[in-house]
Amino acid sequence: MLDEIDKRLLKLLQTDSKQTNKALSHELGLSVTAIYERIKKLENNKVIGKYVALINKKKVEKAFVAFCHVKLVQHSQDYVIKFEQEVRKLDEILECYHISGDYDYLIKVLVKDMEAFRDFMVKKLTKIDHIGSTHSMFVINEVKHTTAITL
Amino acid sequence: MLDEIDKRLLKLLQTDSKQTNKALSHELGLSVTAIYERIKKLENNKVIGKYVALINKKKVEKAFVAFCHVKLVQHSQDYVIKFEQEVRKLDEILECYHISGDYDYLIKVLVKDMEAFRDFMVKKLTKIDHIGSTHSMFVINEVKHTTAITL
DNA sequence: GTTGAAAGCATCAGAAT
DNA sequence: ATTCTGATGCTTTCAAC
Repeated sequence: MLDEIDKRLLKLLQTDSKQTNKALSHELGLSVTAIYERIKKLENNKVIGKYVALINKKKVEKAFVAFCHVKLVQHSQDYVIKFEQEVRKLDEILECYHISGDYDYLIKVLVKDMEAFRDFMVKKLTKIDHIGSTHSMFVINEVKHTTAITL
Repeated sequence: MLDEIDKRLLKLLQTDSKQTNKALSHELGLSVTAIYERIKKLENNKVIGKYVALINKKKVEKAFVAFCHVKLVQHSQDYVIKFEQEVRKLDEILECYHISGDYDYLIKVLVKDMEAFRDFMVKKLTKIDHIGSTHSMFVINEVKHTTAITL
C-alpha cells in the first residue's frame, strides 16, 4: 500500500507540513505534480488525517501536565458511556485511554499550574458521576514528545 | 500578549493548519494581510512551534499503543542522562515523561501488535542499562486524543 | 509518471489609522 | 503597533500526454 517514496514523504510531512511541493519534489526526486498526486491520495485514503499547528505550551501558560488513573465504581455500559462523554467535553483533558490493569482509564491533563490542577480535580473530574478513585502523577520533565510515527 | 483574535486564530490553526489566510481572514473578519502578520508574529514568538501532518495509526499498521512505567535502579545523574538518551533514540517511544510517584518514568509506546510490543520490551527497552523494573498497561480504546490546547 | 498553463495564494510595499 | 489595498512572484492544481 505504501511504497518507500510514500514513507519518506510522510516522514517529511510529519516533521514539517508547510514545505512546498517543490521542496518535497526536490527532496524525493520526483516532479511537483507527482508529489501533489501522492499527497492527495494519502489524504483521500485517510493515511494523513489532518494538518495542524502545534503550539508551545510554555508560551501559553499551560505548562503543567499530569496523568491521572481513574477507576469507575462499576463497569456497566451506561457508566462507561457517560464517563467517556464527559471526558470529551473537558478541554483540560487532551488524551484519555481505556487501559488494562488496576485502573480503568489513563487521562492526560493540561493546565496552567498546580492550583489550576487542583481546581480541575475538585470541580470537574471528580464531579463526573460514578468515579470510584483517582491517582495522579505529575510530569516533572517532558523527556520526549513527538507526533511522528516511524514507518 | 495574546488577544482574543490571536486565540481564535490559534484555535483554527490547531484544528486545520492548511486553511488559507483568505479563509481565516473571512472567519475572523480581518484582511488577509492582517492574518498573515499575526501568524508570522506567532511563529516568531514561538507560540506556534511547528506545522505537522497527523497520520492515522490504524492505516499504517501501528495500532497497538501501550504505556509503560519505568523505574531505574539508581537515580544518579549518569543513569538518568543515559536512559533519556536511549529513549530519544527509540522510534517506538513517542512520548516519555519523568513523573512523580512510585515509578520514575511514563513512556508511550506505539507498535504494530502485541508481538511487536513483546519484541520491543525484550530487545530494546529492557536492554537499556540500569532499568530496575517496568510495568506495562495496554490501551484497549482511545477515548480522546487531541493536540489542540484550549486558550 | 511527465510538462506546461491557469488560477489562487502568500508575501511585501506603501499608506492610513 | 496593527491594519488596509494593491502588485508581484510562487504554489497549487489540472489538462494533456
